[in-house]
Amino acid sequence: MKLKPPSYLMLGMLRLGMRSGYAIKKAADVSTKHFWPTSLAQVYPELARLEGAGLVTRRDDSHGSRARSSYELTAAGEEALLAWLRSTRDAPPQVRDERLLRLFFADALPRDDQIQLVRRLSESDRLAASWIRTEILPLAESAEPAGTRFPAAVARLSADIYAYAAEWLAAFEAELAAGAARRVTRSQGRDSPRRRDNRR
Amino acid sequence: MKLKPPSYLMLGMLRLGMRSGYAIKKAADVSTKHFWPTSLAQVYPELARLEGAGLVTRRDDSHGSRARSSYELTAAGEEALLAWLRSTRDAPPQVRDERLLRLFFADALPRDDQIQLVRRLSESDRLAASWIRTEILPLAESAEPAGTRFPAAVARLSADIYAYAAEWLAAFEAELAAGAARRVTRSQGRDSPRRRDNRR
DNA sequence: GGAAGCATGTAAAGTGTTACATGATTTT
DNA sequence: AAAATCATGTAACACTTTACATGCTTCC
Repeated sequence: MKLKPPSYLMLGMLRLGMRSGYAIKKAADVSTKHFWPTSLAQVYPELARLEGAGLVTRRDDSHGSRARSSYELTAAGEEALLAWLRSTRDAPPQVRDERLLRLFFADALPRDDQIQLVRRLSESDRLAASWIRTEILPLAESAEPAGTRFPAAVARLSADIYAYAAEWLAAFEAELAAGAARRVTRSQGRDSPRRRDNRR
Repeated sequence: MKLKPPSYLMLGMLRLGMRSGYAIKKAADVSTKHFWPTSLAQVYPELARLEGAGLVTRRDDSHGSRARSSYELTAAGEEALLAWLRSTRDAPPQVRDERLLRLFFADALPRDDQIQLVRRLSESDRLAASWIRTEILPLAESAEPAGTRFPAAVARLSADIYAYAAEWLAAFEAELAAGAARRVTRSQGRDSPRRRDNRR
């Protein structure tokens, strides 16, 4: 059986103390969502697969007529997780960002719209940064088990990257605005030869 | 007909002067790949769809027995592109990064392996940054048509973000190493209460 | 009593990639 | 002459998401 990143997400979450598929999904939504989104329709079949492979064990934990399965890592499961954590080959990160695509083609827009677009991107990144800092970091920092530091580190890294991008874009916006202003004040002057517009 | 981001990728690339499906794919591989990967199996059907919707026109441009279709934006196509560029609602960026997932669960590793993992991530980000700077930025800067600045700006932003992440991770690595060193020098000291085993 | 959350699962639809198939042209 | 690149397209496969279906428990 071939284990893929979603499999390791399950194993890792179980190791962090999540016991039901539902709990895994809930935890993933407030922790790994930004770099590895997951849906419930993936969680349940994957847990079943892992049970079949002997990497997790299932125990019935129903309360009355309310069904619940409680999962636990087996020794083989923990080993598989550790082996993956130590492995050096990983698929290159996949990003699909419609906003960057828009920015890429922004030359088609008039200057004013370009500036607004860049401002929107900057603001959305700033928002993402503060959202991670206020909504996700605190949860990661107070997470069980105590002594777990990497979930918080990843949250901090993500937030800092978003904040950095927001600043970068704000500077770029200022540059665009300055160029537009210069353009207005100088518009009657001579055109400097082969001046590159895209100087940072 | 509903237009999705891949549709706008086609429209935008056509506007930048690409004429064949093959050319679009080639251009995308050295420019938009990092934030919007595309495969040929998407390009051809999508161009056909756009032609059906009247947003592009196809002209036969075969050389001898070698088939080639040449596409061009229609007025409606250009309008659709501009409308999308101005639109303010976009899907949140999707990231799937196995390396971050690994980092997230790194508490399960002994300290030395944690440090190595973080170092690998830092190096891979530094590599990504320099790859974009040397392989992609120059192409974007010299790209037709002259006056096009945003492709280069996006490349710079991406490279700078990777470089920032690389530095962040290098600092984190140093912190982990310092913690490990402190631990060694202090290892005979008192044991703090409730210390978890996975601190290592 | 109603709303929100807990909990599990399946089916269908959508989206995207890899591999296949084909053949011409250009470069080495 | 062989290899690489140009060029187009399809079919099969893989992966995910959305929507559906169901019903309990806890909080307001």
